[in-house]
Amino acid sequence: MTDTKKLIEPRLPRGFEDRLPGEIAAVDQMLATIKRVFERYGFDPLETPLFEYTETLGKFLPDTDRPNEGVFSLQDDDEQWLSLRYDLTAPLARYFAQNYDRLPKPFRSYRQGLVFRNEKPGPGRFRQFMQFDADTVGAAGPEADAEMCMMMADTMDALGLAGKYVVKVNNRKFWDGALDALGVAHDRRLTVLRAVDKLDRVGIDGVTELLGKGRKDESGDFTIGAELDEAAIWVVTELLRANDFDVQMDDINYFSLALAADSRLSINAIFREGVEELRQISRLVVASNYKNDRIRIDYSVVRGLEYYTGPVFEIELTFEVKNEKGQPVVFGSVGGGGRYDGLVSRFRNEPVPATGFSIGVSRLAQALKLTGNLGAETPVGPVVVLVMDRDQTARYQAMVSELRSAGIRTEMYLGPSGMNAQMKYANRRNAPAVVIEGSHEREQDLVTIKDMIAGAEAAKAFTDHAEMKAARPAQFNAPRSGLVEAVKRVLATEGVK
RNA sequence: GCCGCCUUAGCUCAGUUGGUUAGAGCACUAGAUUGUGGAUCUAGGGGUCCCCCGUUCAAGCCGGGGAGGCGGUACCA
Repeated sequence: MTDTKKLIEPRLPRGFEDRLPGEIAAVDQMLATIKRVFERYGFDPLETPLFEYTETLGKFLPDTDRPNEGVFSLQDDDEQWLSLRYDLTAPLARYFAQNYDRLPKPFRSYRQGLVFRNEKPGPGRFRQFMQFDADTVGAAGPEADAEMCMMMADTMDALGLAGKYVVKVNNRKFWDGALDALGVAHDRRLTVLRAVDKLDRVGIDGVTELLGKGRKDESGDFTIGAELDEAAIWVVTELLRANDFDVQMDDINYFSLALAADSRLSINAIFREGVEELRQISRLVVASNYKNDRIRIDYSVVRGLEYYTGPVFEIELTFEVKNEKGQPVVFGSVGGGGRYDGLVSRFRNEPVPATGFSIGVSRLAQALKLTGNLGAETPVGPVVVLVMDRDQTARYQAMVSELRSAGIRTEMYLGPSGMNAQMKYANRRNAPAVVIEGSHEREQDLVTIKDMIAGAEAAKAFTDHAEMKAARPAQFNAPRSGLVEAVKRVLATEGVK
């Protein structure tokens, strides 16, 4: 064996991450909380596969100006194209259409799972991540939309985020109607909506630039503007300035707002419809005692561009988080949704109204970890039975079996290492206790149990390593027959379940 | 897509004017210690100096090209 083997570098594709025990435990807990809230609202679980036919995922994606990007696709052996799902809504639309005849309508379902996007990852953005969605299909009224908003708010409260988030609500008809009334050409409207969406990032002045000639940011990248005329820019920015967060939502007089901005808006049917829907959602939400510190109207919310047809929602965290370097980070949206009346109509000839929202589980978990709302510490490991004498492994294995039968996570040390290494192993495993039976104990039919948590605590009192070793803190002898009971006692003292 | 920064051991980094077999600290594996976690000492494992081409007697170092990583921006279902 003189030739050197070509080694493969162990690495992950960018935008993908391993999930460690601490993360898994924390996210599982989050998921259970979200499920509880959704089920309380009457939603049922549904699971669809990771792959769908590419045509099923549909024309809402990829973006019209960048086709075939953003999705992981492969060809089946019958040459049909399959894609990994990039959200949980398109698969639901497929499922609903496929099982239309036997589903109750309206159909309420929630889904949780991984979705994939083939695009450049960034901080807090991955190519594989988890979403948690709820949707009501087949209900057209604003009641369904209002319910979504309230459920989002309740979910955030249940996750321990009361007072740290806000659900923002807008309506696509609001801007569609306003731009219609102002005579903005259809090919400019996307640009206008994108500009409006950037309000919290670039401010009202930045939006003004984007509505006009365009804007150059600090990185030197130039964003082409919408080239609106002065009057139209004034109306759009005036509407954005009219975001009034201090009054109860149903107190806002939308029509006087429209008249003040531009009288053309108040006679536009779509604009009026959008405003009326917002007002109805407001009334429903306020009647259920959700105040505007939890749910509020915000005209800068736009969401996806080719997807939503009515109300749109967004959950935003309102506190500042710090990254690993201690710098403040804007976390922004951790979820959102809206009404998408057109999605199911790809599969059926009749219109099917639908509304729903999606929580970015991975993103939300990351935000919670940074604020300490979510435990990031390594979970407690198993009890470790040390192998003091290699020819006695049958005895050690018997102890392990006894402890396991009593429901205690236990393992026997595997390998030829000395006791020192075994203790290091137990330490790294976060073991709450170790069981020691050497010849001394065996002669007297005893075992030694060491409480690793108390032991670590006690060791801090020593400055001298040799002294600490001699003291052997936090350990005691128990009769071999009382092994299980003794270990249970240690676990109970340390609060280990 | 566009802009910027970066790339030498698992991690953080040294590496002289271009000069033999590329180093340190930490981390890792073990021993010293019938049999005790963090200390100390000792030993050991670990490298395509991101890749390719060029200049040169000689390249980790100089020149050109490329790849990858990070950050911003654009897009975001």
